[in-house]
Amino acid sequence: MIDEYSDVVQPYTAQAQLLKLLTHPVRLAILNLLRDGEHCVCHLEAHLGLRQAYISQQLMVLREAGMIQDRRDGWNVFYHVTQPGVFAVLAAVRELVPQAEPAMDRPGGVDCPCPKCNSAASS
Amino acid sequence: MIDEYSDVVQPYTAQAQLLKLLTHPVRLAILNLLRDGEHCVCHLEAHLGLRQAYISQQLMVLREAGMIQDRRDGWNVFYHVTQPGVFAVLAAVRELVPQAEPAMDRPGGVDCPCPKCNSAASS
DNA sequence: TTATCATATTCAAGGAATTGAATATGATTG
DNA sequence: CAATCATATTCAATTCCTTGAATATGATAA
Repeated sequence: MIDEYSDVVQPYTAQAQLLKLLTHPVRLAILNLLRDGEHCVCHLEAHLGLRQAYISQQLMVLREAGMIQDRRDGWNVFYHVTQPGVFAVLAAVRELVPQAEPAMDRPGGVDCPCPKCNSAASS
Repeated sequence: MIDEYSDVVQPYTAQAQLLKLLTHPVRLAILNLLRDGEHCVCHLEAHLGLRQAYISQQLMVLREAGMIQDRRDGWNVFYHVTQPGVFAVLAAVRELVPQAEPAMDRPGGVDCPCPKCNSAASS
């Protein structure tokens, strides 16, 4: 991206930066998992079916951009979205893109080891 | 981007593709100029202060993705947005990103040669 | 049919994003 | 403090995006 646009274009660079966070299927899936509140990394790992290190890489992108925050609790690190306005963007995108509803769980069921999933009844 | 994700992530690839159209300041500026209806390329050129060929490149990206359509009228080619749902996305992004209001015109005023600007009174 | 107008395309170089592999960190338990 | 747990980071290779430069196209008017 160019460093200096005209005054008409310049104000959109910040929007473009923000949107770049969302142009990745895994980051979209993560943010949508965080719609119902915070989740630990192992929860995301179990539900997305991806390597832990890879998920951490994507979490790092979102974290360094200030879109999510982490909170440590014992062994686990829980992430939550700090800019809830992003959910409005995601909702508008869902309206726009015809798609099969994303599966909330992996086929065959998810065996999530996280404390949240193993204390009360939850996803 | 990977070709095969898990069933949980896969449905988001289409959304991510759509969003990639929006991760460019010039394309965002173009789409916002098209919020009030169709405009010819020379109009965009005058208002964005960018080379014509460069604007055409960005129009090509949006056109090939089916986000805009062109209509020829004599010398001019007019573009309009074919998926108005994108404006809801743009609105949600505006809510989310603190920014100075984009200038509607370039400083010093715009000298737009397009027929639309030179027939009646308009921007 | 040639000149001119508005717009489109192609190409190539540089830069940025993606992702696998390997490994590091830092809290917790024994 | 050593082992183990969940999570984070670094690095490098590949792929994808951006953008300037040059040029092509296709409609119109003389």
